[in-house]
Amino acid sequence: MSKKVTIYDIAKKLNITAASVSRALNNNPRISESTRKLVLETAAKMNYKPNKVALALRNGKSNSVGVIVPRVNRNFFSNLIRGLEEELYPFGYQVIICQTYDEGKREIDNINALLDAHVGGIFLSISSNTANLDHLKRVINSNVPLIFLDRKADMQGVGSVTINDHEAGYISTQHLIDQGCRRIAHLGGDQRIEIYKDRFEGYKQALHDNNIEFDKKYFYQFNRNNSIDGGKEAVTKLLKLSSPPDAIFSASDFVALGAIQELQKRNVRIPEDFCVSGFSNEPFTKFMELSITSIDQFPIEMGKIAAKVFLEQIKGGHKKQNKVVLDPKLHIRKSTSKL
Amino acid sequence: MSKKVTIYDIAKKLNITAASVSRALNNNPRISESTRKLVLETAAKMNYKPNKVALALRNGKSNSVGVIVPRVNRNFFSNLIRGLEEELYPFGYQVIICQTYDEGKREIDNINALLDAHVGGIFLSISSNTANLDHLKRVINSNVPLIFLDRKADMQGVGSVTINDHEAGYISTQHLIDQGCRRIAHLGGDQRIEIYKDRFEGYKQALHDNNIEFDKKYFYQFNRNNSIDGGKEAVTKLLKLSSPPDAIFSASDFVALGAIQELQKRNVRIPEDFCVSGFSNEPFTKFMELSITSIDQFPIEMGKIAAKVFLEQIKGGHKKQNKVVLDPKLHIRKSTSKL
DNA sequence: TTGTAAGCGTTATCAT
DNA sequence: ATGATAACGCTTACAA
Repeated sequence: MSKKVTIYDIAKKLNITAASVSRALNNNPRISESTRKLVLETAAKMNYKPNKVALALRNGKSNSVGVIVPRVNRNFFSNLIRGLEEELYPFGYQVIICQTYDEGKREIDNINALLDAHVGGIFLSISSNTANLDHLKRVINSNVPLIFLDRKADMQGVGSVTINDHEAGYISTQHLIDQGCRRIAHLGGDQRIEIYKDRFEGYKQALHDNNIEFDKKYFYQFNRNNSIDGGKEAVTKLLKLSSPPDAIFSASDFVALGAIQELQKRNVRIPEDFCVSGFSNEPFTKFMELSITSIDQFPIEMGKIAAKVFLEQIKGGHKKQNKVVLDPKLHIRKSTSKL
Repeated sequence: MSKKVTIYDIAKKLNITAASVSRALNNNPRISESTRKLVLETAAKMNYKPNKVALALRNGKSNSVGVIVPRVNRNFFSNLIRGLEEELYPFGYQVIICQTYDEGKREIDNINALLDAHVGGIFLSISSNTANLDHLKRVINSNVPLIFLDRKADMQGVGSVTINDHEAGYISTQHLIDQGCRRIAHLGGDQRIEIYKDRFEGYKQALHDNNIEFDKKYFYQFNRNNSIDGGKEAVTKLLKLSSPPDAIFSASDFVALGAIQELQKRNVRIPEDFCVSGFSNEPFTKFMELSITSIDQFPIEMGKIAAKVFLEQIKGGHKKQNKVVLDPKLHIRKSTSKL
């Protein structure tokens, strides 16, 4: 049942005070080299571990950070987290992972919980599709560094690491055009979320640059909760059009998958008669018999950079670049390889 | 910058002491109904939030629990976590997720970090393939409830929620036999981990019960880090045998996937000439063109039950059943549907 | 019923 | 260079 050993225990054994022990342990210069050595040795010998909770109370900040994502069972997010952890781990940070399941209420709850826990920083991939950002202002007001991951909101002085979603939408669409597709549909997410809006804009820009008129009948908005079914539904609707599309640029791999399944069910040949590209480079896009063209967002890299932005920020003096935008990469696979 | 409001602020405003406020807030009977009401009202009005760090320091326990899994980007584990969260959320528990990436050292680090953070409980899907369980004993000695999730070790008085892996191995193998397969190979995990040993045993038992002799040439051990490649390698080796197998029971979906890819590359027809079954019911097993037969472990259910075991345990008086074993279910899909 | 005060483990600010 | 003490926010004997 080994009682926890505190600095008092060390102090008692050495006939000094806890203050001295604390100083010795914290590289405080106001201590003699000899006692420091002595303290360090006995601390190790007694297997002393600082009580982080006490530390957090004292300092008003803990050595943990929170990361809030819609869900962890997406390759993108789990790798984001992995990048974060790898970078933060050496600094002794504990990463608390929270999931919102894309519910705004959960996001608020999670923010509150993290603030309650006095985390040292919060990484957020925003879910709130409402305009209300009060909970985020609360983070700022609490003086807790906030960093947006991938999905961001428009807020002053908040760091962010994102990819250029406009560019991603653009190159995906351009690729489809290069394959000879002309009637390209877009399956997009909630347009109140910036990334989805940007992907849509990039798509439209590419159409425009190729003198293809955007037809709003070719836009379908899915919701994240039933992605695969969303894709199926989209295809079902799109094929009913008098002039159905010959390609789909989906802002989600899962939606793209659903679309492909529905197309195959209807014996539409992919990619010969219909091309489909996805988004996020989920592992299955590569596994599939019919591998799916998709956008790589370099999630591990993103996580690592976000961690660095955070570390920079708490080091203070951070008038440095704290809005990082990465370039997306299109992995071209069978689902769009017509030529 | 809204200063945090404490019980002292409330006390001052009401001209009472912090102790009274505390009592009012905690349903302590030693307080008059009138003051309680007053305190509750002003607390709400002042937007008082208890400082959980202070609470944790005081009580030596926090309202957070930790869950340690090999990695979150596996359907099984992320759903396990989801089940945990759903059940624990209403009780105000914060779930701290840690990943070991199947490294024993990480597991120890994570345990230490969680103990440092004074979590109220730890859910562990064990990674340590060493016999050394000192870090787990430390958990017990710290009086922190420990509950094994899926992968357990043999420890006294530790709760666990698992599936019957022996049974899972058995029914998977029996199914292959029922399909007419006779030379069934098994791709298994680290045999020092109980679940993998059990699956292997179940497999052997099924063979035995069908009068098929186990041939150890048909056993291949993969390591978790390069699962898909492991499957490919296994097939490459197995097909070189003088009498190659006609089926594979894999203890991992990813390994099964690799195996299938390699088989297809070699133009082996599945399921006609070769059946493959996997384990864990990863989403892609269903998505695939050639859907993969797999074992469902009901991870959400498992997480929920684990949460309940935990809640029961901290409620005390827990001489209740704290080792729960769930029954696995085999989803039969194309990869084994010969008949 | 309410107030007083000690204590959880640590560090910062005084003194000495 | 070291010691004493207050403080972080909260709970709980013990007193009143």
